[in-house]
Amino acid sequence: MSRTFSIRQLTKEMGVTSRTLRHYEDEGLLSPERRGQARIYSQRDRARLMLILRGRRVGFTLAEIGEILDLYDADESGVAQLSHSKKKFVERLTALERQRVDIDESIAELKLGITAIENRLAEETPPPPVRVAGYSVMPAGE
Amino acid sequence: MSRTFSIRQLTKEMGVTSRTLRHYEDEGLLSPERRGQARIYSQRDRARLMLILRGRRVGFTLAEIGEILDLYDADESGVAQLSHSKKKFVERLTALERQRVDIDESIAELKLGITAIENRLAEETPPPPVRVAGYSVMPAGE
DNA sequence: ATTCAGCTTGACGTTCACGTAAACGGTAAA
DNA sequence: TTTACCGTTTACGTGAACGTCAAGCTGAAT
Repeated sequence: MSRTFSIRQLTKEMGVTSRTLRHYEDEGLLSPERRGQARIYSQRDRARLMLILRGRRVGFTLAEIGEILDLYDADESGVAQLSHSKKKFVERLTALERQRVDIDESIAELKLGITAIENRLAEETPPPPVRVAGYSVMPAGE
Repeated sequence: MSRTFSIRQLTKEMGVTSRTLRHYEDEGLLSPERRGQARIYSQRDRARLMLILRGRRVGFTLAEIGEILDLYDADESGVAQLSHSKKKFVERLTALERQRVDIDESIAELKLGITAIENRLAEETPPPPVRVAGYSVMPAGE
């Protein structure tokens, strides 16, 4: 008997608000069962949520994420649908690969910026530590 | 005498609208010169714009991009400002590195999805082409 | 002088992804 | 029973990043 999750559990584990989960449900990205009125999330729901959040972090819109999730579900589709799905996937893929380049470039540049700052900080660092009997002694803060 | 650019040139080259450029100006990310009323962009403006667009592609908000641009400009700052800047840079850096992981995972998963689709397409491909006198002949669509 | 293309400044509109407040239901402990 | 939580729906609000008019200036060509 597979585990289930309350909305609170999921929000705490994933770091989102309940509003967010309901919003994803409104958008058709999640569809938890109901016990009475309350939502009860399955492991599958949880897995989908993780995909959603990752998709969000890499900049997909909820609509795009929805498409992708649908594609994974669409096991019952004809050749036309399938190759349309493939096209969508490939689109996302190339977009992501471009983004990967952007990220790497940004990372490189930020690193340059950081070492530049470090150098300027090093310059401006006035009295060097004094060595006394083998110990490094910082000058007293005035 | 360094080159300059009209707003149209820049929009065409960068694939953005003039509205977008003006918006970036409103937000303090760009500040082109004026010849009379018209904006005239320098190479520096162009370079900044490229940074802005890349920042946008990797998911930074305009405010964050503004901070970063400011940091690059801030050559006239004390130690306090500098180490604050460094902190900001490092924050962005770790965020980007996390995002890089997300991207790689997403790419891997999309690739899986694609090959899965390809397999299903391969299965469903029914009558193989018939060879007639050296020509490949597809079966007639009913 | 007029027309036109290209630029300008407002300023209201739109989409996305939720935030937030109001009002109410279920249950379990005090 | 009252209090305390946790959950629900409904619905208006918000911030970011522009889009989309409307109305007007401006220099070059006809």
